[in-house]
Amino acid sequence: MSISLEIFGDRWSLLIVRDLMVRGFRTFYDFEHSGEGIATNILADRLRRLKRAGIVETEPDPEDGRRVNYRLTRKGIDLAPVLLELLIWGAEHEKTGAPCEVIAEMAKNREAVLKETRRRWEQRDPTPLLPWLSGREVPD
Amino acid sequence: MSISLEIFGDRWSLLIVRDLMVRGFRTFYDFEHSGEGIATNILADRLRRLKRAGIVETEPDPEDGRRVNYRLTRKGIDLAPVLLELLIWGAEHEKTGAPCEVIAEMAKNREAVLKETRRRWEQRDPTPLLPWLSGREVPD
DNA sequence: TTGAACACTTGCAAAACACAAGTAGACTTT
DNA sequence: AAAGTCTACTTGTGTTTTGCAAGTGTTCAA
Repeated sequence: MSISLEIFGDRWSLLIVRDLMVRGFRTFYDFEHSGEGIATNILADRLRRLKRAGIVETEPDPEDGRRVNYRLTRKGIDLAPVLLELLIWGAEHEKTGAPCEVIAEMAKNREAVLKETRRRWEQRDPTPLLPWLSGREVPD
Repeated sequence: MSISLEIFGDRWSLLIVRDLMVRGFRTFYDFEHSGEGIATNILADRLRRLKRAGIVETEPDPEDGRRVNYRLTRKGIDLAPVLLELLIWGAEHEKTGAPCEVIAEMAKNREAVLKETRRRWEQRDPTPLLPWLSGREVPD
């Protein structure tokens, strides 16, 4: 577990994983303009580290040679349960900006949420997860 | 979730929570001499932050006035599912030093493990969790 | 009452981070 | 085909955070 924290022990890495997982982010541009405010040098560094850790992989966009597509690996998508529990915890104990009933719903259907998350990953379905649940904004 | 990461977005905070939760740590001294190598100024700072975040609370030791006992709050113990999932993920995807079969056992009995963890917290039972499962060392 | 245990704090160097700007290659427009 | 734009970065530069060593103050134990 301390090994895990050597990878995630910073403010951005897990957030990047979450954005790839549930918000449908794919490119450097997506992250840079998401409003989360990560500096581009840090972003580049974190993506590099996540790649080296085998959590993220890259492929050039077949339709636009300027773009690089980032994607979670199997190891990366396997973090879904961790993220989900953290989301549930945050909704319960912090003011999250996310509608609590939606999260409560997720907490009741953990397996269904995880299954859908994996399905999206397998099928490269980039649509954000939360609208599927609620038609609402992603939690902050 | 990004709010959660403002608390846990560093190398030590979650580790401290874990040590309180499953290793039976209670004092500053425990952390300082655990071999994890956290600097004392950082340790003091993290404990302070976790306290301010309502995850940890302190009480003077009734038997030894030098000691301060740190203890998880309800909010803190509610992080157990997050820690458990992270532990399972690490065992599956990283070389953890923890015996994998034990973790696999935990993965199969998540609810039982969480229940026992909560029980220990409620009853202030400081014995480490893993020996209960396996008679072995805590994962690194 | 001397020494050790415990929970810190302080000072300083090194590393990580944030911000602004710049670069390079790939598309798009004229 | 030249000029501008988009995307993915890198490169300074200053600030903040961290790590290390040492020190402080209180409490206990002999």
